Amino acid sequence: MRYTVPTPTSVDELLQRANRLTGQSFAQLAKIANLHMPNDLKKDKGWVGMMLEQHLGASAGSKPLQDFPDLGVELKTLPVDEQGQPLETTFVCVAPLLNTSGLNWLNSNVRNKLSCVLWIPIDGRRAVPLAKRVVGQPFLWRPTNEQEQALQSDWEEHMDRIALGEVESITARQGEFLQIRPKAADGSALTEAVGPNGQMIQVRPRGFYLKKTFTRAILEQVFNAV
DNA sequence: GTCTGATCATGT
DNA sequence: ACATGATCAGAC
Repeated sequence: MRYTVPTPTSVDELLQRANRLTGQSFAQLAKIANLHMPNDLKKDKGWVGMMLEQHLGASAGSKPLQDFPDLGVELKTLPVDEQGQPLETTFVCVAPLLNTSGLNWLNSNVRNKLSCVLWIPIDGRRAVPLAKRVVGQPFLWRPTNEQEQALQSDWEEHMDRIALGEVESITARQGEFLQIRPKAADGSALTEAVGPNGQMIQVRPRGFYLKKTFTRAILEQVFNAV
């Protein structure tokens, strides 16, 4: 029997539900959801995210949509260390490599996903057994004008390179806050892209990720506010 | 293959 | 020590 909760019908309801998860251990939450409790995340990298989706009633699926489309809210876990600092970059979405001419920041998938995020900090310390790690304090976030401008600037820089057939020259060092890195099942996954001379080439699929400096600033903005 | 959910683990 | 590039699992 799968554990399901109804999709929240308001942001308030979602936040109330999320707040109830604060301080609960992964073992407790896995038991409630009838989920197998892995020993670590080596072969279950998305386990915490999937589990929290179930507890919050996120519309499951592999569609490139927000987790709560009716509320316009995206759910993201954020693994942090003992000092509350992000331990990992944050995957946003796949980077489009083909037919990019009609794309702009305003209609981009990155902007859509990041326009309103329910961040859930989670204990990411590898030294702590997964079952004993706990959920942190969730919070709803919308980018400030400054943050959005910075993201737009990075996004446009990346998309210019992709459109110019330079996807293979993009490294994770580019972009101040938004980077592009491989995103694939393994080294054999290939997809089409535009090459240096305008020809079709096969490349590793790429994804947009938020650098830790960006998510660190969000955490500071929220938890160290006056 | 596409997308979702991400973290791993090696190079520097 | 830490970020980059690589990889893991599952739905479709």
